[in-house]
Amino acid sequence: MAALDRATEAEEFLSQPGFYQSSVLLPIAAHKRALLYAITTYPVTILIGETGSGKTTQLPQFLHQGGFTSDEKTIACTQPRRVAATTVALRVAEEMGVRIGDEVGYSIRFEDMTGPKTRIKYMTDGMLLREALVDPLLSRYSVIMVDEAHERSLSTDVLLGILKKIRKKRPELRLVISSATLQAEDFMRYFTEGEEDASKVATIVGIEGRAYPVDIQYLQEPCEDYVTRAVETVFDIHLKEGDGDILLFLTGREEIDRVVSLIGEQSSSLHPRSPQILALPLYAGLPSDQQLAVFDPPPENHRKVIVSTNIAEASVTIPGICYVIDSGFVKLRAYNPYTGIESLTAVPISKAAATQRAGRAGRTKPGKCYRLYTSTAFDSLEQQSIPEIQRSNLAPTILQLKALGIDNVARFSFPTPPPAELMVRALELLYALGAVDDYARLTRPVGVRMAELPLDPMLSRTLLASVEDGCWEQMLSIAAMTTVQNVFITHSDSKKAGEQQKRMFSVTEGDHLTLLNVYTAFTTRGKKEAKWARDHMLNFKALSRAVSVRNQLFRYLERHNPGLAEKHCENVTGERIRKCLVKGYFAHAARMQPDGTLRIPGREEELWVHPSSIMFNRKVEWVVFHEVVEGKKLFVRDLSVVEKAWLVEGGGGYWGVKEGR
DNA sequence: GAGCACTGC
Repeated sequence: MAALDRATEAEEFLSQPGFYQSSVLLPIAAHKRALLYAITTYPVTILIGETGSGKTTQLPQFLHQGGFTSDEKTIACTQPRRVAATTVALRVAEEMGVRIGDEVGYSIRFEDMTGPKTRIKYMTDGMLLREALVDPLLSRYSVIMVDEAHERSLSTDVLLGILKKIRKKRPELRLVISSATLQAEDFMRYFTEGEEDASKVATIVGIEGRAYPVDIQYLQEPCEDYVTRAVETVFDIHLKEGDGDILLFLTGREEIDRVVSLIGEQSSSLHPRSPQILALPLYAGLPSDQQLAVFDPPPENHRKVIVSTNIAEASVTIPGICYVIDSGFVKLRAYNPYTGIESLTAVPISKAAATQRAGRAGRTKPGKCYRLYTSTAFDSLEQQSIPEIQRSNLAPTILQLKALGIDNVARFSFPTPPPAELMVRALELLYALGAVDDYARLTRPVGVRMAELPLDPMLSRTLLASVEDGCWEQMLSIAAMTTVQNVFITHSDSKKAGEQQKRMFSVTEGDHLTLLNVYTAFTTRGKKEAKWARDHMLNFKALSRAVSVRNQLFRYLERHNPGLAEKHCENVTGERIRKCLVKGYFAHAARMQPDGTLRIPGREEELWVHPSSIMFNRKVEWVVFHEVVEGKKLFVRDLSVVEKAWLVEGGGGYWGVKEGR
């Protein structure tokens, strides 16, 4: 997604009128003294920096000039997304006239562009959390700016909690929390709760942005079907409004593809000499060449309509948008702690998201936003959507907190505490995996090493077991392949060819061994080449990512197993690998019923083998699976055949308890 | 014979 990478915050500044004359003209410049004063005086500064204020690029430079980097100290600025961390760093290095990796650097997974001279460091918030494992007080940083904190991503929330704790032990540390207006007071309360004199701890500073006004239009009456209404609105704008491209927000691929073709069909009725419409889809699962198409200028006499998921809400900025059409819906992940089942459902957006979407129309000139719902419906929307930490599987988070030295996770100060059921469920699983003991303390070495691995705990456990079981070479490949998505290309036009190619690699014992075959074939016969991948209907980018992930995982294993590289696994059978899988995935064991559906012991839910699985339409007895996804039915993905005896042996107490219920 | 919002280590 190289071209998408370009279109981030750094690019937004490039498009600001007057930016190139001098960054002195950015709104933040007028607040330089006030900001430095606030940050010097208060341990915590909540910064309300509107879009286009220049906070992300300028504030770290002010702090650098203001003496916060003397004594070899560094300023950190964290971002929820990798692309933002890299592009902003490149932009700032250019502004300061230094090479990236010298005074200004960035650090994201697989890419560390920092050096001994680095004083301003942009990084993902997940990366800073990793650093805290090694340096619990983050002592090399004088200032930590948490950007986009209002997005409330899982890792941002955990980071805020950790920083709140660190601050008590490091009074000289300065925190800057960058927030949207609505959440500023919440962050203020969060950082000052329990303080004797709150007025001395934190302050709020606001900086105006540089955005043009956006005129908001609502429906008079609610509409039955926002898809058809969206298409009508596109044509209304096209025929009645002035120049400018349209951005339409829908929930997912299916809707988007439908709308793109509807617009295509209906645009044939436009007068051949009048301006035409070019509709383009945009979602993360799209091949990158098609994603890039949204940045191309439209052909002569055409208006561009980009039909997008919420990827265009914050991750991707497309220049030239003057009209936004907002369906009012988004797909969000939900997690049921009782069943352990994840689902993806379309839900109404929050007011904050609606505002963010509308703002996409006012980047280059005054714009218009058409909301496909009534103003009454808008009033009834939640202020913000539920933070991720309240709707996720918390096993990885709790393991991480324990590794950071937070023994009592129930008393940890989260910005928003997760529901107790989520915590209980996560602790149960971690206990069964042997990561925590009877007192919920992290075990050594298993728990500690599991926390080091950047994997789901079940997979971490499996990988650690594979070293003892003599199949780590194979399990590394399997682990890497299950973490990257979309390995098999299944476009509608080439579906059959894809299925056929997949069958070439298939193994009757299940999807894990099939994935191993694909990985091995790609790295040996395929020589890691794009052409080979294409010929076999495999996603080259996904496979290349699997190679990087595998390399990284190998280094983690090697750290505690010196000379591992020489200890090749010999005579590895599929059975040895599947037995090893059971050691991490026993909680995801299921038995096939005579009708072909699956049941987890002790549970009622009827599970179905996903049709993408090698195991689809096959009769077996016991399986372990990687995950459950909810569609029209509950589907399990990535399965392997196992034997009951292995479950009893490898699953320890957990499985026995489940069966006994 | 079904379908994948978006991130991240």
